Amino acid sequence: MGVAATTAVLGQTRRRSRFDRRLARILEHATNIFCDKGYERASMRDLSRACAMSLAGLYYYFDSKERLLYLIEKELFERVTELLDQKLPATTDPEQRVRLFIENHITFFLAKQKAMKVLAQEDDVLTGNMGSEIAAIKRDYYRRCTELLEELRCAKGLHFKSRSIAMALFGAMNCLHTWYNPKVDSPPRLLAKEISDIFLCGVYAKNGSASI
Amino acid sequence: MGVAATTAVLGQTRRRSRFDRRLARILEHATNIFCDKGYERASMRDLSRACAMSLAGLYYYFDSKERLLYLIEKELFERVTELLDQKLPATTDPEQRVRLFIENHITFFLAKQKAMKVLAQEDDVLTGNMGSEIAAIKRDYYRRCTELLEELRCAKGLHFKSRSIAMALFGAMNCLHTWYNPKVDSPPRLLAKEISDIFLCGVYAKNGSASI
Amino acid sequence: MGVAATTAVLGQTRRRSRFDRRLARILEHATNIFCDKGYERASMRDLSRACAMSLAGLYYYFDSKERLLYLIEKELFERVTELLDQKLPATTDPEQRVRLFIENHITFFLAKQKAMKVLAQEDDVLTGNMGSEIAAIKRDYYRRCTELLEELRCAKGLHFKSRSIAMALFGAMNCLHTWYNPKVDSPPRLLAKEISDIFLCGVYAKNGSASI
Amino acid sequence: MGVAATTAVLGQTRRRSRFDRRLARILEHATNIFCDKGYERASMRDLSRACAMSLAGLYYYFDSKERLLYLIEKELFERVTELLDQKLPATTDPEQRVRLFIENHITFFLAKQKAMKVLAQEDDVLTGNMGSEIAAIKRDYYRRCTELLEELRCAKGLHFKSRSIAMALFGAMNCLHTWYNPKVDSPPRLLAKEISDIFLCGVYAKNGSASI
DNA sequence: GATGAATGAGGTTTCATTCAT
DNA sequence: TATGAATGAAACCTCATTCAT
Repeated sequence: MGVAATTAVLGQTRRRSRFDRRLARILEHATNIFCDKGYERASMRDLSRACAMSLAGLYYYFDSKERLLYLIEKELFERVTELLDQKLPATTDPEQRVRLFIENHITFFLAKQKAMKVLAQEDDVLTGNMGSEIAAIKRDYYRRCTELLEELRCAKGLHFKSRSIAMALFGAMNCLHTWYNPKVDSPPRLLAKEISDIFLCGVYAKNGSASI
Repeated sequence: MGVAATTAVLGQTRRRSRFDRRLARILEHATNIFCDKGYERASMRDLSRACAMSLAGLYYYFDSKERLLYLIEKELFERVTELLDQKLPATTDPEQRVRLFIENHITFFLAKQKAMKVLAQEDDVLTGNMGSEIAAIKRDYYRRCTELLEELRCAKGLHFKSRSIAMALFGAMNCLHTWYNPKVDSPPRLLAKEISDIFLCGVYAKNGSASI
Repeated sequence: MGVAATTAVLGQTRRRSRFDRRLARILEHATNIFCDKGYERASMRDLSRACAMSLAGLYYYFDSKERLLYLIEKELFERVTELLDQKLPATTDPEQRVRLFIENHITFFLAKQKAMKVLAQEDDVLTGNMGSEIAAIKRDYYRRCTELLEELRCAKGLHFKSRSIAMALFGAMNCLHTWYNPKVDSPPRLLAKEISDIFLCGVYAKNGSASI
Repeated sequence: MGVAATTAVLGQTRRRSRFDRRLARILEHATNIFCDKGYERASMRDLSRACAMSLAGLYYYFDSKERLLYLIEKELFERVTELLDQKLPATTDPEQRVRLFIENHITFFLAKQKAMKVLAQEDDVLTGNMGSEIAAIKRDYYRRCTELLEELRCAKGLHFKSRSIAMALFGAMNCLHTWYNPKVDSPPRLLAKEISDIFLCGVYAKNGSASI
């Protein structure tokens, strides 16, 4: 953490929240810059300009460039998971639950298209503890999708490899950022439905014959 | 281009081919390194070590790191297109042609998983002429897929947005490199069939209702 | 000097002494840190952490890192000189006076082994006025030792160069901090006697022949 | 090691020795600068100026500033040990061997007064492998002195703690750099004799009574 | 064809210090 | 008295690239 963490004794909400608000603003700028130029090509000076702050001033809020990426990625997964946890209990129908996962993922990441790109493109850059922590979070998130598919498969007695379907599905969803254009493409919720339809119909239709 | 361009012009076949063989070897090493560390994090010294060659020596074969990436990407698309052009005339059935495209893409890139990753991850780094040239090549390649889908749609009177399907399909295919493991997953040709099935069945099954 | 100098002038004893007590505590922490990490490698943040105080807060008590070192060194010499002045009048025997000097030096600095190390290792860092003031103080202190040796030489009609002996003696004494270990080595007073014996016996024994 | 180490395949004496000569020159400049300003205060830019070379150019010859210090310290000990090994076999008389050690140490380090100061002042800065390697070398060198004193003690049946004498002796010798002035003080060989006399006479004279 | 040696530009990070509050 | 927040300067180091040989 940045310098401030060391002196952050008090629970003075005002102060603490000012720090958090500032940090959040920095993370937003960082997300934009990492998205536009890529993590490595983005320099801390770029960020300092975007934040209208001195280079040294930035480091009051975090330790290192690497941790910026870590914070961005971690928060993203925390938020999308949180939303998922709110929505998922609403239904017990396996198909609806899969559709819910897809919709949650697509609407969340399309709302944060830039962050999505950062996440997709800067996959291996985090190393050490931060790297393995993010990797674990990602794995968990993917596993949840696989499990929902597995539920569906069991419930309907279908034949397919949940892992493969999940991977193809994530491939399709996570690459949206490379081509999605709100002006010509369907709005997020509809797009989510369309993709769900393709995958679910595909899965149902070929049932009994080959298995993926 | 490097110094050698002069000799290349002379048409001295012997020289030219030795040059080409050496360059090809360098491009292979570069592909591995770019894949493992990412384009920006990979240094020319890493490459010189891998090639057991001096830094200055490398520059005889190309004139900038950026061009290395350009050459890698360009050759990849040239090869995959070449193969496609050989196979596609074999059939006129629209569905078979789509399946052929998918199989060609997946088997080619799974055989060159590292190159695939480079292509997927270093999307925006090329700038200027090289950047736009590669972008044009990519666009053409994508358009071919879209056109094949369009052929199918017309032939069968289906309702779907070819562009969206193509994009989802490319997403699914291009992310294979992040999870594909030859030891646990289906071999390339079978995997291609499975993915084709999902998408085509999906498209057929939902026809008439919603369209993607 | 820090802001507090203004209040100090007012002669407000209460304030002044609280200020002094706080400053003394800071100097102790600074001594430890300078000893452990070296003056340059020790950061003001290290000190702020040790003092459980904010960085800005520290600067109320002094106006620069350099002055911290100055204050440490100055106080050290003031104290050791003060003690010497108390003890020295007790005897007029030249040999006893030399022994007294040695004992005073060794017991004082072994009691403050960390300060001793700071003094020995950060010799040239002070510049400007503070630098020359400390240099003068050191020179005076060294001169006193030389003068005591000179007294001895004259009184006993010996032949040796007091300056050289003094320097060798200080070398031996000031490097104690690098190896002295209270658990295995003689206690300070005995160690002082042993070193005195070596130097004095050495000086007596070789008298008449060569001179140092 | 510097960049060059990686490509240094060949035993081409001409090339290799040019590299070595350049590196040696850099180490000399570094020694002067580290001596004058201290290791931490000396910047690589200072060194680049002294060497009339670009900053990046310097790094062709070594890895890091830390390794510069390591190389300086290591070479110093290697040289002084080498010289000692040449001289020591010349005599078997224990006293002469101790005198030889002292003379070798003093003449060597007084000839390289600046290096001596670097060695004395930058004691703890090396960390990790380099740090422990140098520490081991130093310990060995000190142990040799202690062993020579021990030989003397046994041969003459004297009573003193070799370790303490060695430490006081090194203290006296290693601080020479702080005051030795070739214009007013005895030349190195004579100074060595004088210091030897003091310590040996001191040791002989007080034998039977107290022991150090 | 190939290399040893060199460089300018730029990277991230740390530092002592300040100032409004 | 004390602090949170900020800063300019400078640190070490790496990079892609070049050029005489």
